[in-house]
Amino acid sequence: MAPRRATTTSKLSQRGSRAQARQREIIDAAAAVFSEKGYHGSSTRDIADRVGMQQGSLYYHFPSKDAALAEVCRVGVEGFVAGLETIIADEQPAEAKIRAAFANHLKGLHDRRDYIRTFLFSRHNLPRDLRQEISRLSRLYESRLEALLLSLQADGAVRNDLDCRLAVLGFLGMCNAAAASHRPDPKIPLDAYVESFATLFLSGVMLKS
Amino acid sequence: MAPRRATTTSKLSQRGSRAQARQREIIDAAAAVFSEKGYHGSSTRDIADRVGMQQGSLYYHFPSKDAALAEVCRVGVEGFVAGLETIIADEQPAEAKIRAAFANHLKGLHDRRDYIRTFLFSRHNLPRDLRQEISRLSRLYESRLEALLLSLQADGAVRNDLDCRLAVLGFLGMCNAAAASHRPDPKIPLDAYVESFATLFLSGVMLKS
Amino acid sequence: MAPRRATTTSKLSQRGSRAQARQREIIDAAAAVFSEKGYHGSSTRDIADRVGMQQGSLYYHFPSKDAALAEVCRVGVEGFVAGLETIIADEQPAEAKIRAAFANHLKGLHDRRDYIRTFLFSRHNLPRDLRQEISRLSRLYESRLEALLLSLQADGAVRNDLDCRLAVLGFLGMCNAAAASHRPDPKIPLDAYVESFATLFLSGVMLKS
Amino acid sequence: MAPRRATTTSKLSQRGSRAQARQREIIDAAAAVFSEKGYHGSSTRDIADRVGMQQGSLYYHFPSKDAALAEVCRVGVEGFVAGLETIIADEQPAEAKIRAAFANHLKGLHDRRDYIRTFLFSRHNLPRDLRQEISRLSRLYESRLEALLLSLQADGAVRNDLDCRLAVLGFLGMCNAAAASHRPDPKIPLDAYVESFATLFLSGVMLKS
DNA sequence: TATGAATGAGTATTCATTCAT
DNA sequence: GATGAATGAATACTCATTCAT
Repeated sequence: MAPRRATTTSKLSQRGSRAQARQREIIDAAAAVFSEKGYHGSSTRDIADRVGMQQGSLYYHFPSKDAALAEVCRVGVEGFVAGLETIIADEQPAEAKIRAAFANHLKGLHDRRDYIRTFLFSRHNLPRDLRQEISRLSRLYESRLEALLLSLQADGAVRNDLDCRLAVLGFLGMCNAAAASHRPDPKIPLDAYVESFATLFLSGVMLKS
Repeated sequence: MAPRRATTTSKLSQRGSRAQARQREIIDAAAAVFSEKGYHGSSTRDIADRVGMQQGSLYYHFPSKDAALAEVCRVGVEGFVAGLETIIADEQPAEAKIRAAFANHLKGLHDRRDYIRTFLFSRHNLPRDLRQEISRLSRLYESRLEALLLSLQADGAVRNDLDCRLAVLGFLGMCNAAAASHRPDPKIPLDAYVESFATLFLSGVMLKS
Repeated sequence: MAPRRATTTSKLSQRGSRAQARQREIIDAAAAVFSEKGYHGSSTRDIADRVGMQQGSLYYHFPSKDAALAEVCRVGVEGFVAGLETIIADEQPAEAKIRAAFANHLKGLHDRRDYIRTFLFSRHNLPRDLRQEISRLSRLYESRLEALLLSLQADGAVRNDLDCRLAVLGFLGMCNAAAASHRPDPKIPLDAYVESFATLFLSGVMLKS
Repeated sequence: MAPRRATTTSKLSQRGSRAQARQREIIDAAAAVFSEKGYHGSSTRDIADRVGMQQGSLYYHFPSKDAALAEVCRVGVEGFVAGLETIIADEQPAEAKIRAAFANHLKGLHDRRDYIRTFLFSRHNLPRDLRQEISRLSRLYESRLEALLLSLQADGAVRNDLDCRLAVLGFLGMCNAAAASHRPDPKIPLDAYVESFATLFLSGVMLKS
C-alpha cells in the first residue's frame, strides 16, 4: 500500500548495488522492529528473523545495533527537509504554503512511518556522537519551518504576536501525534488529516467573531 | 521547585502509611528512571540505587517491573481527568474553558513530568492486560476533551466544520510535544506555553481577514 | 598435597568472611582454568562449572573476567616479595642467601603454581591499567633481587664483572622454566630443583680449574 | 634489520613457488599476530588484514587456524637443532661449544622472535596430534643439548655432580626469558646477552675461592 | 522489611569456517 | 587465487526474579 522505503544514500557502504539492496532490506526490518517494540525491546534476533537471516550475519552489513538505529533515524528525518525546501522556494500564497508543509510532513509520516516512529521514540537511545548528528538534521528541519513562518509573518500574512518557535513545536506535535498510536486509523484518509490539521493550525478552533 | 509527586491512591497495598510512603518513593524513582532511559533501558538496579535499596528488596513492595510501570503510567494519566471535570462543570465562556484545559494539561505535564513522559514513551511496553487499564483511563480523558469541544460546538462557539476528534489529537499532540525534549527549556515559563498554545489553538496562525 | 591457595587480602570486597571464602573459591577456580587453557582459551563457563555455579552468578562476585585475571596475577606475584625481604634482612653468608632466594621462588611456584603460570602466560591479556599495577609488583620483585646481588657484589662475594640485571633475568628464567611444562615432573622433588638451580647459578657448569 | 623469516619447507603445499611465497607471507603474518596477542586472542581477520587479504581467502592457503599455528611453531623450533648439530660435530674446547650453543639459541630467538614466542606461549593451544609433532621436535632439541653436556661431562670438562637434565632446563629458561618480554630491550646487543648468559652458565655467580 | 546470593534466560557481538561466483 | 556473503556456535555480560536468613 505505502512505500515505506528508504530513498536516500548515506555513508554506510558504497559497495555494489546488491549489497546496498541487502542493507536496505535490513534497515527496513530494523525500522519495523524498532517502531513496534522500541530500541531496547528489540533484539538483533528480531531483526534478523524479519530479514530471514542468521543473527550474527547482520554484522556483516552493520557494525552494531546502534549504527542501525542511527541509520533508521537519519533516513526518517532526512526526507522532511528536501520537500520543505521546495515549498519554501515555490511561489504560493501563505495559506497554501502552510497547507503544503502539513501535507509534506504527514505524507512523510505515512510513507516512512516506521522510520519516523523510531526517530520519535528511540532516538534517545543513540550514543552521544550519533545522536548529535541526528539532532543536527532535525534542528535543521525545525529551523527551516520557523524560517517559513517568520517570512510569512514579515509579509503580514501571519499574526504579528505569534511566537514562531512555539508554533513550530505545535505544528510538529500535532502532526507527530498522528504517528504515536501503534496502528493508524485506516478509516481516516491522509487528506483528511492534512485538511483538518492545516485548517486548525491556520484558523484555530473558534468561530470568527 | 515543582511537586512531581504522586498523589492518588491505587489498589497497590493498603498497608500502613509507612509502607505507602516507601511505595511512593519507589514509584517516584521508577518514574524518574523510566523517563530518562525508557522501560527496557532501565534496570531494577537503577531504580533500587535511586531509592538507596538493594535490587531484590524492591520485590517486597512491587510484584514486578511491569507493575511498577503500570502504576507510574496510571498516576501520570489519572491526574488529568479530575482537573478537566471541574473545568467542564464550571460556568465559563468557551474561550476561557479551552484556555483552562490547556493550563490543566500543561500544569500536569510540569508537575508529573517523569510520570507523563513514561506514559507517553513507555506505555507500549506494558503487557496487554495492564495496558488496557491504562488505555481506558487515557481514552476517558480524550473523550471528555472531545465532549467539551462538542458541547462548545453545539453552543455555536466553535466552528461547525471542526472534526473534534482530530482537534483533540491536535490539542494533545501540541501539549505533549513540550514533554518530548529530555529537559524542558527553563527560560520559557509555563504561562508562556499555555498562552501560546491556547491562542494558537483558538485563533490559528493567520491574520483575521 | 600442596596448598595452592591465595593467602593475601586485596581490595576486592571487604564483605563478610562467607563472601570472602566464596571469592577465594572463585579465583582458585579461575587460576586453575587460566593456567590450563590460557585466558582467551578459558570461558567464564569453565570457571563457573569448576565452582559449581551458574555462569552469570560469577558476576555477583567479580565485575569482569579481566578483574578475575588481575586478581589471580596479583596473588601470584605478591607472595614472592615478602619472602625475599626476610632473606635480605637475615644475617647469612652470600651463598646461603642466594640458595634461600631460589628456595623462596621455587616454593612459591610449587604452592601457587596455577596463579604463577597464569601470571607468566596470561598477564599480557590484562587491559593496560590493570596490567600496570601487576607490572609494578613484578618489577618490585626484580629490583629487590637485583639489589640483593648488588649488595653481595659490593661485599666482594659475587664476581665483579657480573651484570646483575641479566643475572636476575637468568635467575627468573631458570626458575620459571620449571613452571612452563603443563604438569611438573613428580619424580623430581622440590629440593632437587632448589639444589640444582642454586648450585648452577652459584658455581656454574665448568669444573673449577 | 633482522631476517625474522621462515626458511624451511614443510609438507604444506608442494605447489609452485609463487604459492609458496604467499604461504610464507601468511605464516609470517600469523607468527606476528600470535606472538603479539596469543592464539585465542588473534582472529583470522587479524592475520588476513596483515597480509592484505580477505578473511575467507586464507583458507585457500591453509586448512585451518590450528594448522597455521602448528606451522609457525614448527618453523620456530626447527631452526635450533640444525645449528646445534654443527656445534656438536665441530672440534672445539668445551667452553667454546657451550658459548656457541648460547649464541645459536639466542640468534634464533632474535631472527625468529615471533615464531618462537608463539611456540613458547601458544603451543598449548594445538590439538593433541599436532602438538605431539611439535613436542617431538622440541624434545629432540633438548636431548641433543643434554647429550652435549653429558659428553663434556664424560670428558671431564663439566662438573661431575651436575644434573644435566636440569641444566638443560636452566639453559633454556635463561635464554627464553629474554623472549618473554613483549619488546626486547634494544639497548642491549645480542652479543651482550650471549656473553653474560654463557659466562653465568659456565662459571656461576660466585667468586672463585 | 530488607539483604545477599543465586538462577536461568537473554543479548549484542565475535569468529572460524564454508562456498558460490 | 581471491571475494563477498553467510552460517552456527560460542562468549562475556545483564537482568528480572526468587528466596533463605
